[in-house]
Amino acid sequence: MAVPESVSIAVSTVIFALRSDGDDAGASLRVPLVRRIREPFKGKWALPGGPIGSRESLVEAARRSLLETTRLTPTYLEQLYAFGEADRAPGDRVVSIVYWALVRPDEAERAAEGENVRWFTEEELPTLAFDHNRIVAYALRRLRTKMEYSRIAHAFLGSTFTLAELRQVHEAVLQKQLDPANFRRQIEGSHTVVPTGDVRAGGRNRPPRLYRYDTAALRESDPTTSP
Amino acid sequence: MAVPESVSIAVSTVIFALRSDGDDAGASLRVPLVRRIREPFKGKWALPGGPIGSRESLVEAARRSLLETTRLTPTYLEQLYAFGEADRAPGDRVVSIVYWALVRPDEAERAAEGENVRWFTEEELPTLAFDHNRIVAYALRRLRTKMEYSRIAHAFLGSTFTLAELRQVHEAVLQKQLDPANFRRQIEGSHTVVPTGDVRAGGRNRPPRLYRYDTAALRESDPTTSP
DNA sequence: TTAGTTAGTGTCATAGGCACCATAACTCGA
DNA sequence: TCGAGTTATGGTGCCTATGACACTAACTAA
Repeated sequence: MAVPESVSIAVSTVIFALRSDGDDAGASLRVPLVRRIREPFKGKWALPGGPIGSRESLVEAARRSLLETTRLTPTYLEQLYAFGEADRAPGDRVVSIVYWALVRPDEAERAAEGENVRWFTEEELPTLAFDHNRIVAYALRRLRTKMEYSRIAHAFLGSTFTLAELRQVHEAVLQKQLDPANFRRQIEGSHTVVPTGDVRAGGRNRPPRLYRYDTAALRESDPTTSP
Repeated sequence: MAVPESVSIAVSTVIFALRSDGDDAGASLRVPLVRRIREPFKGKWALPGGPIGSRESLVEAARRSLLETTRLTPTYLEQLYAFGEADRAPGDRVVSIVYWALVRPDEAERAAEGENVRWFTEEELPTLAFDHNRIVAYALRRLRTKMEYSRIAHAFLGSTFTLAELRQVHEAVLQKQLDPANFRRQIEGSHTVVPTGDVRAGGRNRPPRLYRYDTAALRESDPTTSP
């Protein structure tokens, strides 16, 4: 068998955040991309990432490269898939371990729009470098699937939130309206959330109760978090 | 930033097959392991696998290394997870892309038990090389989870099968009894299976109908098989 | 004080899952 | 040839989750 030529390993991350649109109540799902500053695909938009260091684990590499390229420190980070087609990068052979992440809106501010960072909605996405369009599409599928059976929506929010805010997260991600009453029952029935006792005052309507996630109910599918 | 030392990439696979126990109706889930012939962990049991070639994709590497080490060609093969802790292999740095696979019992015969290959049940598993115990445990979780919401059980069977056989696969994997009547309704309702019109004669009871999987209903979560 | 708006509760109809009972179709031994 | 035994397959009813929707509560603003 031929001696394997050097195969390099990189880590990339598909980051999701909700940013309120200019208009009224809607918030939309956005993905930050960075502009490539070298060949191949110089000038194209691409997922943030980079090579892994020799002393760090894959997750650590993902966190570090995110911090370096976008200043973001996600509240949720999970492995998505390893992409390793032989011809996915022109020139050398790269295997990409791709993660996906959720960040809160206030956190997202740290990755300011600029010449080299931009937040795209699903519809706005241009043609990206490498096979990154396919990767983003897959991450979106995973996000939507997981949102339906798992309770990860809180990762888009602060430590306390109203059920209406939580519902709006679901609506923005799943792109459909949800019945407030039924949504409330579902969430309360899942016992993943507990009322803080406080309400959010200052609005112009009946003040909604605030909730906090029950940290004991957090479960990860990441094998590193369970035997 | 430090120049990354060489990080090598390997592919491993957790293979599952059902082998009928010596006694009556029971079949049990088994995983084939190979004995390591070099350091580190020389003499220990480990998952089959090997390094990736420079011209092959990750799946291709998984298939090739399986063929070389166990002679098996699985009917189902899907990526499980990429493991890349810095200290998971003593000495050099290895990132393992792990796959999981299902094989039919007749196929499984090709990986004959011997000095260097052995089929273990979940309970029999010894302490394996590297972090392979953790990997097998995770693959088992994934198999069981996926068996409940997806229709992959047929990958353990031949091209035609009775619903009782299919149910026994589920029972062996999930380790619980299932009601035959309800199981039948579930499967028939899923429209993933069609009767061939034949029955399996020769038994000592009422002859069961034979079914075949509706190939059009096959769906993969592997992103390479869908946009 | 009232209109307007959002928060939160109650009710009902429907669908799907599951436990369990009933019937069908076969083999085999007496 | 006639049950007895066994598996295949079908039927029934309960329970729970879900979704549609009406209703009450609590606030602001004018």
